[in-house]
Amino acid sequence: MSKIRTRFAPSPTGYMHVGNLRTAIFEYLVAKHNDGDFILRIEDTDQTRKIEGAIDFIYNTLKLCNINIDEGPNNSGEYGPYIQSERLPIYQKYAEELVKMGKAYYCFCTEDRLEKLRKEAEENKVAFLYDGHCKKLSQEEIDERIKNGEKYVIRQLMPKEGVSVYNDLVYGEIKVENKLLEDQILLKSDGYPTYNFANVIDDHLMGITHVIRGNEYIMATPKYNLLYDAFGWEKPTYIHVSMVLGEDGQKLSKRNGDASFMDLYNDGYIPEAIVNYLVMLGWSPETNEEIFTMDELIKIFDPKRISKSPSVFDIKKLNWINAHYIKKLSIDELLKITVPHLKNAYDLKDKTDEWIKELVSIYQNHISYGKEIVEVTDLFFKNEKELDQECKDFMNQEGIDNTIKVFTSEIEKIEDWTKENINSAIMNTKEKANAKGKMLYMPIRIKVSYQMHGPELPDTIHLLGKETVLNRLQK
RNA sequence: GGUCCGUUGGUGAAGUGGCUGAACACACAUGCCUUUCACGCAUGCAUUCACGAGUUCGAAUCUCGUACGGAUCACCA
Repeated sequence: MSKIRTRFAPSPTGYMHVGNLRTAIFEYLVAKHNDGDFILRIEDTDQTRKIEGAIDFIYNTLKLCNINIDEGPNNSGEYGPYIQSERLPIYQKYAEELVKMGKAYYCFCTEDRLEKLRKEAEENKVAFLYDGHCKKLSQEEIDERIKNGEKYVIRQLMPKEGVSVYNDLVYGEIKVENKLLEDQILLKSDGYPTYNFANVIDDHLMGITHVIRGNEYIMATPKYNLLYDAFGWEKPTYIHVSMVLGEDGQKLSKRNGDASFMDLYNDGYIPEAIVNYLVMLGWSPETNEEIFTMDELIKIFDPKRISKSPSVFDIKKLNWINAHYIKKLSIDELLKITVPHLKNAYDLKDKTDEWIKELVSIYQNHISYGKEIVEVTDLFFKNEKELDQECKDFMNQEGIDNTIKVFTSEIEKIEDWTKENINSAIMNTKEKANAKGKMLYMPIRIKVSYQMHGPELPDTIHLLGKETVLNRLQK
């Protein structure tokens, strides 16, 4: 059996939303599970959409995600080039060959004529299909018109009868009537191939065994199979995957939120966590576990368990998984995803590196993504904050004032500002104010941090500094 | 409009005819801290698998129909 090969074939838009990334992950996993190769191919046949630097962007993104590209534009293998715009002669050659075999034909129809047909179709409420107008042109006429410099495209000749059937690994048997298949354009008038054509040629030439892609291609696949058949090539295994939807149940787009990997990454989400979450979206393992490393995923991934129905991207679940990964971060890694956000939000000039380090580390178990450090630490940077109702109610209880008073004097007594001494101050307050448990800690916590929840009290107080703490206690 | 695909709780989902009087996780709700700490623990949350009919001793699981949602019908990919 030949080696399993899968490919990720994005167009170079300089943007990768999570749906695309998930497809890439699935492709990678299928390849690596079978000890195969993962190929990156750039589909840039639409010259109007090219973006500078997009290839490096894709490499960077995949690298961050721990996805190794075995062959691609920046690390060529024996199947190159890996950029479609550099493969033009190949497509032309195969297109011509198809014409010679009688499976494709030249078409000189103008945009105007096509436009007119399209309008007619719309008026009659029927699907537009090219009418095969140029199908019966004589060789002489074709030569003549080409010689005259007329623009032309090459169209695939579709059978008008019968049914095409193929088997998809996740959707099962898909049947499409041949008469619904359009004589689609293979080669555009600018000499570039269409996606529909380049895709098939490249997948075959690059030895791709498993084609994994969004299910918007389910209906077009019979056309591709016809092409494989025409050339006598072996068809790949098809794995169509459903869409990833936004919270509103609509297709993910730049518009609806943080749909892009880079947005997430820049907000302090960890690539491993993103990958982990994305794999669990529309796929599930046989067990109940849900935290996996890439290596574990490679071991257990089975594309047959990909779900057919679309799934909603749920940032809350991502938060939970990401928090899990954050807890395991080293302090340096943690600083990397949090400090930039702190610097951005607050003035850190008079804070030492040591202080920042301590701040970030006591919040390690309290944040679910890097940027969240900002909102959660605002008590260290703002000296006023409105208490919520729960806090206010709590502070109205009897005996609270006395506890605060006692604690204040205990704090004043501290000469050496250490966590141990702060803790002793709390303990002394416990005895002297005869307050314990919640009645002991909560008043202090609320007074000092304006909220009922947070990291260990001595840690918080230590970081705040004696002066600030006293200020807040006496307010 | 034609065709194709989908439909299990707010979300991700398990489930392929009886062991499901529907797992697990997120979210949510409630309760639990006498060194606090909601990073924890406990409990609750679908009388039921879009709906209707059929097959069967028995259906979320098979069949048909309806509804809803999505995809597709470009010299875009």
